[in-house]
Amino acid sequence: MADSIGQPEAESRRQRRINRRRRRILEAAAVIFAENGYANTTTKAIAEAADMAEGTLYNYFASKRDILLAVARETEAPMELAVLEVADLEERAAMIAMFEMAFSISETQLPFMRTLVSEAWVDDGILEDFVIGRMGRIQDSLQGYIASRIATGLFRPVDPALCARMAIGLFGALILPAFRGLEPLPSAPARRALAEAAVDLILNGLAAKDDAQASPGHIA
Amino acid sequence: MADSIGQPEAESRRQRRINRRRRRILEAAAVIFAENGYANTTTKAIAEAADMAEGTLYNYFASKRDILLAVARETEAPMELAVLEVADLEERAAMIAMFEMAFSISETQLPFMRTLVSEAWVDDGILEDFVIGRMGRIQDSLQGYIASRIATGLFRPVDPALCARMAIGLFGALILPAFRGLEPLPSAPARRALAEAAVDLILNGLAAKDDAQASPGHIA
Amino acid sequence: MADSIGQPEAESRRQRRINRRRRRILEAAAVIFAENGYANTTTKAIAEAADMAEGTLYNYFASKRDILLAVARETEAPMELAVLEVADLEERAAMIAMFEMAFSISETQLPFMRTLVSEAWVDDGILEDFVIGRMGRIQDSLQGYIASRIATGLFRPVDPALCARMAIGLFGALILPAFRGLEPLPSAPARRALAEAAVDLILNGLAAKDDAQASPGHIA
Amino acid sequence: MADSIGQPEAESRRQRRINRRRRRILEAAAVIFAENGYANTTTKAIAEAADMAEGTLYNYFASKRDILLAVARETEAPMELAVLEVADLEERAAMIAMFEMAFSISETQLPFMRTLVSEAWVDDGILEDFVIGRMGRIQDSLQGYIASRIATGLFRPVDPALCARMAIGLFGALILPAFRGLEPLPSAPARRALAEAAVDLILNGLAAKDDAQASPGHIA
DNA sequence: AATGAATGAGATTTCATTCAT
DNA sequence: CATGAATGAAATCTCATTCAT
Repeated sequence: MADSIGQPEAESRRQRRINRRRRRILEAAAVIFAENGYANTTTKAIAEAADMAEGTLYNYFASKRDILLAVARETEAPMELAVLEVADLEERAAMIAMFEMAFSISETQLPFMRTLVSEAWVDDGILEDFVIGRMGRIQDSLQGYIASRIATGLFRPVDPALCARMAIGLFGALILPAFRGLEPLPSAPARRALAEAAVDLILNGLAAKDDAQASPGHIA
Repeated sequence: MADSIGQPEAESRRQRRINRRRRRILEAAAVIFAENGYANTTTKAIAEAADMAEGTLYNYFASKRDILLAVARETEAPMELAVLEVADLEERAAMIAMFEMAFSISETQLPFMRTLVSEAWVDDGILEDFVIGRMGRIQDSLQGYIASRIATGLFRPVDPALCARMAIGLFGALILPAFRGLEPLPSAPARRALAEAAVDLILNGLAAKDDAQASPGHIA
Repeated sequence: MADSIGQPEAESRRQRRINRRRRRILEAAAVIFAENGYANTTTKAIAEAADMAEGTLYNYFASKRDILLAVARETEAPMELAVLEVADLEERAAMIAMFEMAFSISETQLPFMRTLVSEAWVDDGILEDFVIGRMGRIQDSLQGYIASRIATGLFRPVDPALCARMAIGLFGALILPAFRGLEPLPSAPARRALAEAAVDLILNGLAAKDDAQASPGHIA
Repeated sequence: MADSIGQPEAESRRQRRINRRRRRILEAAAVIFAENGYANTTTKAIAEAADMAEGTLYNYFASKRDILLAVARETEAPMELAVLEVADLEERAAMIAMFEMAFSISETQLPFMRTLVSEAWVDDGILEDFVIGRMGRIQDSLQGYIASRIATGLFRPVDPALCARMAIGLFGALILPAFRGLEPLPSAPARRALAEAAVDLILNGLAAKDDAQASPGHIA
């Protein structure tokens, strides 16, 4: 009672303590959620991993689901960053840089992302609140980028929306196994090489130039 | 048992009844598993969906997990078909046909596939027993296909393994939203168009021919 | 309908069939009850051991408990025999013969007896209906025998009731391990030897004659 | 855990609380197990008898069977005591004292012992882990005692193993009815009288000295 | 009569959440 | 605030009994 009043820096020290504790819980929870899935994770396991008592969790979060939502929210900032980046794509080099960044984000956020993917697959609330919007914006960015290149004749007249989606899938195939924990995340140089290979395939395709096969129209 | 032979059609009628009932359970379960995930599905819900008492489930399956495994096994035959198809890819047309078939399979097997994807993300046993082997074979097929084209000069000298994986991701991006239940599965004509767009992008890339950007080496 | 009327020997043939079937069930049930206990035995297991369908049991017995009661009743006749025998004890030889007979009964009735002991320990109804009365009569017999010998000076002036009980316990120790399935039942000659050793101990005690220790009074 | 030391008495207070609660469960369970048998006892009944919620049981024991094992283990210490006592038998008086002690132990441990007997009859694991070893040691003790007396001519040349077993049975007949709940346990003076009667019978037998009947050889 | 699948009541066990200390 | 035992609702699974064939 007495000591929590009127000392602003004490207040903020307290706040910092609270924040530190919340993070400890979130990071512990993300790892276990990622590994076993939300439904198979007990609050006991989270508390143990965060090295505190079960009851203490409830001083920081209202419920187990609330922890999941907070874990999901943690992926917001970095993914927004990625979206912004994508918005500025100007050159091949920038495109590569963007892919590289996506890898970097994944690295620091691995358990959070993995949890998000896992739960979004099963939980409509999570999907809508944390995935659809962002993916939509990323896709829009890419789509705008492709459309503008088509307009200037740099790209062939493909369906920009469809190709944006496929580009995302193509890239996704490179990190998903690492997300799932089947492979380690690639090292920094490997990441760059992967980014370049992906961009190369998207831009140039498999076919040898002089052998380009007839490509008819395409649709939305 | 042994001495009741002599009414072969009676025996098989009984067997048919049993099989019908097993299927009813599997189909009911696949739908709910797909929607809510295995862990969030209760045996009560399965029994209700299959319109029988909870205990009856256990006359056909040893445990809830056994139902999941049976659901996963249901995807075996159609996926093996797809693998065989892939092995025979000879032409651009065949590649398109393969993509189309993948769509068709998905259609009839939707809840089964969706369940499989969902659980493989969280359950190592499921992943290993029902996904890794098959995906590996599909990737190997594609990889061999790409490698042989490179050898004959039809394809550029890319990394075949990497490109096979990316091609799968590119295709995956087209059905995953339908798997997740976000979109309806595309109609037959739309499927063909999607398949063609995908093959076009993989073969020719985005870049206009005369503007092909420099492509450096690639990695494993 | 038509064939079950008016043919007495057909009627009894039917009755014999029924009895044969009841016995098959009882014998199967006694074995499993003896091994696992009544509560751990499922009707499915009984049906399998009796080589018939589960539902068929209920054409012969009203319930699982009814089967147990019938198993218990099966031990009635042989135990009554034993009681009668005991009533006639006249000589040392007769006492030995009685012990031998108890062994013989146990042999043919092993699973029935074992079930009875097992359930009487836990089920008051069984204890009262099938054990107390008989044991009481056996003890009374023995007690009367002892009392009469005391009267004629052949036995020392011990407490007849107490000694009867102890004599039963002494004998019980010899068969209980076989009942429990720890040892095989002794062969015919071994049985006779056991019976003689038991009677010898009861009659003469352990002490060497000239060293008989002081024996004070005894109580009811 | 490790760093919370410093309040030793607080730690042990907590520990004492836990132990008290475990005991409350064990005592409640032993009574019901003894009365109805393990298989007929529900966790609900145990929880009610221990006056706590069903789930609380599982904070102290891993499973219902674990409770049974703990109940069985409770009989270990007092029975070991009895075994030690037996090892020291020197005189007739000591033998009587031993019998008396066996009664005393039975009194404090009644439901535990009764449970043990009940389950050992049906459950091989319990029989082996908690009964066979101890009974074996008790029998060995007695047997050694008898053999040594035979060697010094105090006892007649009987079969020591067989007589040890019979002596146990003779004694068992005196407490079994109380174990089963048919009789109250005898009062202290009655116990002594019973012990003396038992020892008297074992040592001297029924027969009047001058009438000792012919006793032939005996076997293993 | 014989069959064996269907039933549903009930048993054991788990776990998110609460609350006294 | 931290703790962790208590709670009880709910989940999975078993099994005696019934009943349509």
